[in-house]
Amino acid sequence: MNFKLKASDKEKLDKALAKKGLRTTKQRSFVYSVILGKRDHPTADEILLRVRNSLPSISLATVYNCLESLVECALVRQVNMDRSPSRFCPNLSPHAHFKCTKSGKIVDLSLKESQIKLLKKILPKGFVSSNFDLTFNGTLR
Amino acid sequence: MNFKLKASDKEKLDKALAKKGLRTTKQRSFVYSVILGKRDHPTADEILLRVRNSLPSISLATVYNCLESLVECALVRQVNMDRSPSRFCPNLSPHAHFKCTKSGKIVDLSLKESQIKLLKKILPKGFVSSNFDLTFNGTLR
DNA sequence: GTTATAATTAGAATTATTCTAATTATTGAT
DNA sequence: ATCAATAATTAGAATAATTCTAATTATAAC
Repeated sequence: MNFKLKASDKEKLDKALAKKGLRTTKQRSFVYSVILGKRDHPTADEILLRVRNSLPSISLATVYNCLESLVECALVRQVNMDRSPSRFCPNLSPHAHFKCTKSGKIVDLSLKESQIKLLKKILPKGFVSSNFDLTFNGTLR
Repeated sequence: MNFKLKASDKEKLDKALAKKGLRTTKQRSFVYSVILGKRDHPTADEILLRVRNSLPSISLATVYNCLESLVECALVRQVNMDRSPSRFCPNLSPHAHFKCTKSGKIVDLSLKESQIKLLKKILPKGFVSSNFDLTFNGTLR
């Protein structure tokens, strides 16, 4: 069925979906492959356009549904900045984001284990955090 | 004109607005006083309700306009979490946010100068950041 | 193969926010 | 104080991202 997914990615997808009792469908596979295929931070609209190259009849609602499933399965990370449309990225390792206020460009800033420890230290006793979002706004020299 | 603003807050408001060439109006004053008056993180809707106690005829559009001015003057901070409605708070000192996924409660976590320095160290050379947002999601024990 | 369940689809509905155009208020110059 | 110029407020329409609804299609389990 002409997936552009590598065998290892397909397996990862199948496993993660199955774990949540969800099915592997061609829509989910293509959405996932599109997100893996380019190291940027596309919005749902952009993902729709890219998937339509392979699957012209897919609808925006389905893209949103697929993204929800993929995020739920922790295969994809949803990135929200200010009130702009959500963006999606395949980078699952802990990282911060940098948004250039001039170009709009978004860059991943990977975090070392030691830096994550320092972030966790910000939490007072009694605060248990499962995840965090760290976004810098600024400019690139 | 029955402002609930303390003299010092009123002065601060006047100065900050004037600096940007904006006028002090009763709507802006009441919106500011409502935000100062309660240490939480109200949405524009909630602010509308609170201001209407004093100023029954104020419109939602005006609340949005006032908030925009106050944020522009750095009198109020706009807090965006995920894709939920923007919230506004008078805490101008650098701080992170903690959102309890059970209660929805939002707590300010003040940051020490040393912690801010550590955050800035996450930025590679060439990345110049004017501000950052740090939000933890989790639960309160 | 049939039935039950899940996923997709188109389009309507929702929600937060912004925009538009008209009205009202404020300022500055006379 | 009066008047013109500008700014702010207002109601309601418009927008944009996302979610919901109801019908259709696909898949899995027996």
